[in-house]
This record gives sequence, structure tokens and C-alpha cells, in this order.
Amino acid sequence: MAESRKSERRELSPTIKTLAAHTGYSIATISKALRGSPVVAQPTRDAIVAAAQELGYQANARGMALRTGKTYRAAVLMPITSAVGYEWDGVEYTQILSGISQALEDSDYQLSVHGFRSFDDAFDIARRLVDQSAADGLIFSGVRADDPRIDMLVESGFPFVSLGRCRTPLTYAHVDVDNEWAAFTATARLIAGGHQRIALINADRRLSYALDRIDGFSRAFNEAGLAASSDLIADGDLSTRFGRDSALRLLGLPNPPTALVCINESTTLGVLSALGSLERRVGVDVDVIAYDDINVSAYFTPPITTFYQPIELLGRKLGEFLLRRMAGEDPANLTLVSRPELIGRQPDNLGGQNRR
Amino acid sequence: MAESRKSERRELSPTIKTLAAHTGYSIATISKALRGSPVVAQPTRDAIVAAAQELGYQANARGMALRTGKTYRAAVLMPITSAVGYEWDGVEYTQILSGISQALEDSDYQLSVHGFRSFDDAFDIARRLVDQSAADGLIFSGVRADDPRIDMLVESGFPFVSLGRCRTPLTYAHVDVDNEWAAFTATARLIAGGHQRIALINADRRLSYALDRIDGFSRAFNEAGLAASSDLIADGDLSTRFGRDSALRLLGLPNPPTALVCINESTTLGVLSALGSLERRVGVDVDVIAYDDINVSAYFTPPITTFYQPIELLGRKLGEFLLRRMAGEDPANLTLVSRPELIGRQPDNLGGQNRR
DNA sequence: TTAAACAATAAAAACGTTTTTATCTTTCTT
DNA sequence: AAGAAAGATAAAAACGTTTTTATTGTTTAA
Repeated sequence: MAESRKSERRELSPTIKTLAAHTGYSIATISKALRGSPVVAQPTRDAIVAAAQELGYQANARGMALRTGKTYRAAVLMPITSAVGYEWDGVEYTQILSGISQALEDSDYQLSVHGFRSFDDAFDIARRLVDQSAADGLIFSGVRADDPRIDMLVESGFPFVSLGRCRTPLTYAHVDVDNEWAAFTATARLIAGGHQRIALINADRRLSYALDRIDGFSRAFNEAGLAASSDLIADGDLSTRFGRDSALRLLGLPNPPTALVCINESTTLGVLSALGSLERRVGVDVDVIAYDDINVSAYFTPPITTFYQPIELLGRKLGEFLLRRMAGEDPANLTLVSRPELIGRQPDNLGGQNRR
Repeated sequence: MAESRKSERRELSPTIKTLAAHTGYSIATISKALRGSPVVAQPTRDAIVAAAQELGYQANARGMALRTGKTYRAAVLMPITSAVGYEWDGVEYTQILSGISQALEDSDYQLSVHGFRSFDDAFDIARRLVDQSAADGLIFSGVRADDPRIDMLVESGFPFVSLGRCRTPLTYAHVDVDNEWAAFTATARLIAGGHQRIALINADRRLSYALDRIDGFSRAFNEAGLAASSDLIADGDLSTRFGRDSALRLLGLPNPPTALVCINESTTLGVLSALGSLERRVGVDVDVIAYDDINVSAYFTPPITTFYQPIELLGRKLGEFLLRRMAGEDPANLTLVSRPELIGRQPDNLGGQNRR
């Protein structure tokens, strides 16, 4: 546990003046010594550092902030799940925040979270942060194909890292999953398993990664010389209900899918629920491939094939990139597009009966 | 969208001095006028407010912070999920943060998140926040039966609200779920359904609410004149794996449970996975009652009976209470113990075959 | 009618830093 | 041996507020 738990009625924490009185040096010298300025002599620095240690001196963050104009805060925009009938949506934010928090752990930066209710809201919050310099850097996700936040931030030179890429040719720090590749690979796997009618349970098409997935989905059909089953693309929010409703609707079509690719585990659970209601079995009547996010698909009954996305790792990268960006590093060096790992838990060929 | 998207190269944001020059009043008067001090004359106040509006003046948070000693931050302690093979451990921090964020929305407070890796770590962070007054208030969960954080915070008079109650008789602001009642009700329902061997998939016994659940569990047996199946209490983390492993182990015992009460949806999914592996069916071979947290049990196959916990609402209450506590309200008035709502999706009597 | 009370505002001080500028020694140059 | 350069530290200014104290002018009280 902590060094000494009892709150030893410590009279006001020491300031730089306390340290000055204690050491005999001026506050200017002390500040320079502790900030590592080369102008102060080595013995002096040692004495000051020792005294600071002894008194338990910690520079007052408010004083530093006022003088330097920095806030020592990294802001994150987080969607608020204000829906009344709330359902599992954005569970992975816990992991993202956790990853960012780890990255910031050894820095002077604190993590501040800003909830937003709509895309416009998110934009306004971002702008306010920049205008008032209420933070030194920003992280956000839910990137749109043409995202005004990115335009605004790039123009203002404010340090930021996005989770996801927009489709505008700009240079900015970002972390992303290779969604095009993943959707391609999932679809191609199903096509190889004999499927021709494949559904894609997708996110809102305004989101950049939703388009990426459609691209990959279509490319898999093209490369196989088939027509993509574009009529089987459902887009909506990422709720379990959406997954269930979409599956029920698609499987009721005259020419229904024999396989489904799901955007995340929440919708997957909904799809599995729909299949249960319709008494169709995974791996027998229909195949399902999903994207892992909270890494739980192994426990579905039956376990299903997924792309594992190391979300917490992506969170750590977001934090690391932001620190480096705030330190002045060129955003062109701060990009990562990670390929998720395919974890095959089913043959995804309807037990072979569907094989061409 | 925002008023004007283009970043109109706004030359440095206006300070109180700008406003002074613009209105002809002194900065002292301006500060008082904007803070609502009664000493400034009404026409003066109006003129100043109008000017502030016109120039888009926003008080600089750093200046205020330094002068007042306040930080305008509400801190939240969040567990870091640093495990390599991360699994959903069920603590729905996204919703908690979302709720808190909503509560703080119309206040001057910002939400800052502090990740911790261990209980001791959490304590140290809390203490540092207090010592350095790096925040004006604190929210945390994972309360232990005897929680040193609560002792320390109460003693120091630092405003805080905990999600969960400790077992020490102290007065402090808190929000909690009535876990004793919920465990009692779930267990009694199963006993009424004819079950006598009931398992409790529980959290770590150092946690206060884990003890509460054991109390309720035991009371249900006592009131039915039965001996509690205390040998069927499993405690561990809240991961899906823990749920699965526990169920596999318990069902392999010589005198196995016929029903299980699960601490959250993550462990429930693990339990259902185990039942699938063992080819036992919910509602036929074994009954399961769970606690909802991300509100997804309706989509399990089959849907199972749960206690619905309005986590996001609890989050809002946490934020609301903290604001009131920071405003000086007596913590004795800031307590809420919410009874979760039972949502019966199964008869929980093994289809009647087990009824006494 | 003059001192005292009051109302309204201005001036100054303070919060704790960092950074710029000034001062004082010492050490080179020539 | 005198002036210049360099090294080390101190002093002062500044960041943008809020709060305390001071200064006006105006009204009240006796």
C-alpha cells in the first residue's frame, strides 16, 4: 500500500518558494534546475533536486498551466449512450480508454473524457477544445468519409489522433483497422466455402469504415467473378437489436443469404438470437463470420469464426501517437493500420454440403 | 453544425483585459459582474455581459484555476484491463462514464479518467488527487468491505461518491444496487421453483457487494428452512472464462447444482457456453438467473431471467451527487440504493418438473 | 452644514509557475 | 593588467484570474 496511509495533516504542500527558502536559491534557479535547464551548475542542481525530494515538492499544475498555456490534458470524445432502451453499444470504449490511459501513464498528461450526443455535438466540442485550448491534444473515433473534425483540426494544427481514417487526402495521425482487407477476407472465405448469397451486417454508411467494408465485400465477389449480393447489405447502429432485426428481415427474403458477415459482437449476438428464433443452426443452415471486439465469440454456442481486433492495443497506440504528436512529431510518421487476425472456429462451408 | 466552421484566424482569444479595454471598466469590476457579485450596479453588469457576449469572452480556465485553487475537474477511477488475453470482464464502464458525463454536462466540471492497475494503485491515485488537489471531486467503484479509500477521503473531507458501500459505519455519498435483496430474490425464486442445490457465481469476496450477495443468497435458504448450498459459491474475476470454468467445475461435482445465479452478463455467457459444451439445456436441465448489465440477456438463446440494473442511470446519479457534494451538500443526503428490476424470461422451475 | 455612511468602481495584491533580463564573479584574451 | 567573454545566479515580469483594499462621489444623519 501507499507509503503512509494516515493523512499526516501535512500543512499546505510546498511551493517553489518553500524550496527557495529551504535551499537559499532563487525560485528562478530552482525552476530551471528541476526543468533540466543546462545553465544551472551541477552541484546546485543536485542540491535542489535533493531538497525537492526531501520536501516532497511537486510542481503545482495550475501554476504551470497558467504560465505555459498548456493544460497537460489529453481529451477523448466518447459517444453518450443516452438511449432509453439502452443496449450494448460501444462497449469497447472501456478498452479504448484503458489503452489510452496506459499510454499516458508515465507522462504528465491526464485523460479527460468528453461525452457527445451527436456528430455535430462532437464537432462543436472539438472546436471548443481547440479555441479555448482546454486540452493539449485530442483523440476520437467514428470517423466519417468526409469528416469536418479532421479538416478543422488539421487546419488549426491542433495535435490529434483519430481511430479511423477519412477519405480526404490529408496528412494526420491515425490508427485504424484494415477493414477493407478484413471484409474481403471474410467474404472470400465464405465464397470459397460455396456461398454466393452473403449478407453484410454493416454500420452506418456515413462512417468511413462502413464504406471500407463494403469495398472489401464487393472486391471478394469481383475477384471470384461473381456479382456481389449488394442487396444483402444492412446498415444501422451497432446494437444487438439491429443485428437481430436485420437477420430476421434478410432471412425472410425470397432469395435469402446462406451466410452473414457481422460488424461486431453485439450485432452478432443479435444475429445468433434471430437464428435461434428461426431454428436455424450455425454451421448447418447458415454460416456466420464476425468481428471480435470484446473477444467473447469463443463463448458463443457454437463458437464462430471471427477477426480478432486488439482494441486495447489500438488504444495504447492512440495514446502513444498522441504523446508523440504533442511533442511535435510529424503526423506522417504516426499512422498504423492493423490487420485483424482471423480465428477460424468453424469451417464456414456449411459443413461441406455447400462446397462447389 | 457549429456557427461558423471556418477557423477565422481569431487573433488570440479575449481576456478580461480585452474586455476592460473594450468597456472602460476595470478588470475587477468585470470579474465581479460576470461572477454575479451583488456589489456591481445593474446597468454596469448588463453592459459588461453584453460586451462579453459580443467578444465571445470565455474566462480562461487556467487563470481561474490558479487563483481559486479549484480544478473544475471530477475524477473517476477506472480499472485498466491490462491482461494480455483480455476478456470482457463485465464492468460496464462505458455506461457509467456516459452517465457521469451527462450529469456534468451543464456544469463547469470536466471529467477526468484515471486508470489503475490494482487496488493499492487506486488508493495511491486517490491520495495523490487529494494531496495535490488535482481534482475537485472523485468517483470510484469496486468498493471493499473495509475500503481504505473511503476512510482516507472521509477523513480529509474531500468530496467523493462511491458506487457501492463499504461495511464501515461512515457517512459518505454513495450509489449502490441492493445486492442483498437481489440475491435473496433470485435465490428465493429458484427455491420456490423446487431447487435446493443452487450455485452462486460471485465476485471476489473482498468486494463489499460480493458479501451482500452471499448474505441474500443465504437468507433465502434460511427463510425457506433449508441449508444454504454454500459449497456452490464460486468467486473470482468477472470474466467470461471464469463463468465457464466455474460452471464446468460445479456441474462436475458429485452433488451438482440444478440452478445457477450469475453475477453479471459476462459470466452468464460463460456459463451458457459451459452448458452448451455439456449439452445441458437452460430451462430443462438447469435454470439460470443473471444480473443484466449491458442489457443483452434477452438475446441469449434461450433468453434468461435477469435483474435489470440501470447502470447508466446509476452513473447519472453518481455525477449528480458529486456535483451536489462539491457544492457543499451534506453527504448524508446523497445516498441511493436502487433495487434492480426482475425480468422473468423463464419460469425457472425446470419447466415444472422440479416443482415440489 | 459637515461628518459619517454608503454605493460604485478602481487599484493592487495574490495564486505558483516559467522565462526574460539583469547582476555579479570568475576566467579568458591580448 | 585591463577589458571582454563566459558562467552562475538573482531579480523582475508575465500568464489571467479573483479578492482584498483603496478611492472616489453621493447620500444620509445630526
